[in-house]
Amino acid sequence: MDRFVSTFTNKIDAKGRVSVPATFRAVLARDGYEGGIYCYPSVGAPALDAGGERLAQTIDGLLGDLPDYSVERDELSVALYGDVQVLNIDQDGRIVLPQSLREHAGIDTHVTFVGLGQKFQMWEPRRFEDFRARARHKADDHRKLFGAGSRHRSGGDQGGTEGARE
Amino acid sequence: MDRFVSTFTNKIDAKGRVSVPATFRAVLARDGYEGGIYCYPSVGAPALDAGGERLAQTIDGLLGDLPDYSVERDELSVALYGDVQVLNIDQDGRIVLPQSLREHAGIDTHVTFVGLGQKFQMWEPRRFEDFRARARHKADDHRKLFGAGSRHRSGGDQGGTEGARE
DNA sequence: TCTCATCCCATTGACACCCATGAAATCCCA
DNA sequence: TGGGATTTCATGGGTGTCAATGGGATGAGA
Repeated sequence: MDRFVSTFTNKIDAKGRVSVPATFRAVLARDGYEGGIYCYPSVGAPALDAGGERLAQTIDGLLGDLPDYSVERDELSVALYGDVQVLNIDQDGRIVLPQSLREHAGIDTHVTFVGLGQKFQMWEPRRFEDFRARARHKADDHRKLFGAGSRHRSGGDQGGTEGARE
Repeated sequence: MDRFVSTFTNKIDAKGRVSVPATFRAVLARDGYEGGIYCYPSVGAPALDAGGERLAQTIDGLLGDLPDYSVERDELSVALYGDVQVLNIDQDGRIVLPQSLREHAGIDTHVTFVGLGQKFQMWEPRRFEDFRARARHKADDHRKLFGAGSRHRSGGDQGGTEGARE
C-alpha cells in the first residue's frame, strides 16, 4: 500500500501524545521519512497537513518553477516552509502536536486522521464531521460533471475504467 | 474471468466476518490487491462499493486533474479517500466490515454480494431484493419504449445465483 | 530544580492466523 | 450414466499477535 486512505480517530493522552494509525505509519515507512513527518497548518481549513518525504518533494516542486534567488521564490518559500514542523514518531508510533498546531486545528482530546492519498490531515473530530458532510456534497456535484460516459483521460493506463464511482 | 458478475448471499459470523464469494476473490487476485480491497459507501444507495487496485487507480485518476495544494483538491480527496476503508482478506477469504460501513448499508446478519463488472457491491439482502425488483420494473419500461420485436433475451432473471446457500 | 521529551514496560481489546466441520459441486471410473 | 470419491467453499471457534493507550523512569535543557 502506498497511499494514505481512510479515517481513524485516536486519543491524546495526558502527555499530549497521540498514536499515528498503524496503516499510516506503514505508508510513511515506505515513503521514507528520516527523523520525522512534515506537518503544517492546512490552507483554507482548520486542520493540519502531514506527510513524509514525498510531501516535502511536492513542496519543492512548487518552488522549482520559480527562478532561484527571486523575491517571489523567497516569499513562497517562507509561506510554504515557514509553518512546517517536523514531528518525531516515538517507538510506539506516537507523535506530540505542538501547541501552535493544535490551536490552528482546535484539537483538544482527540484527533481524527484522514487519508488523502499522498498526504494525510489531522482534525478535531467534530469539525471534521462537518467538513466531511460538505465535502460529500461537493463530490457529488463533481461526479455529475463527469457524468455518464464522459470518459476523462488520465495520465496512466487503466484502460477504460469508467469515470467515477457509481 | 476478469469481472465481477452474479450475486451471492453470505452470512456474518459471531466475529463479524463474512466470506467474499470465491469467484470474486479470483477476480480480485487477478486485479491485484496488495493489503486488501477498497471499500466505501455507495453514493445514492444504501450499499457498499468495493474493488481492488483498479478501483483505487480510478480514484487517483479523478484527483489527478486537480492542482496540488488547492482547497478543492483537499475537499474532493476527503470525499473520495476519506470514506474509503481498506479491508483485509484473511486466509479463508473473509473480511470484516467496520461498524460505520455496516450502518450505511443497514447490514446486520447477512450480506449480498452483487457483481457490477469493474467493482462489486454489498447489500443488506432485503434491501437488495427491493432494489432489484424496482430495477427490473425500470428495465421493463425501457424495453417497452424500444418497442416490439427487439426481444433479445427472456425477461427473466439473468441467471444469477440468487440467495446462494442460505 | 522544574519541565518537557524520550524510552521502556504493562494492559487490554481487536484482529489475523490456524484448524476443524459439513455441505455442495466436481471429478472419475466402472 | 450413475454413484462413490475428492475437492472446493462457507462457516465456526481457539489462540497468538499487534495496535492503542496508560503510566513510570530517565535524561536534557531552561
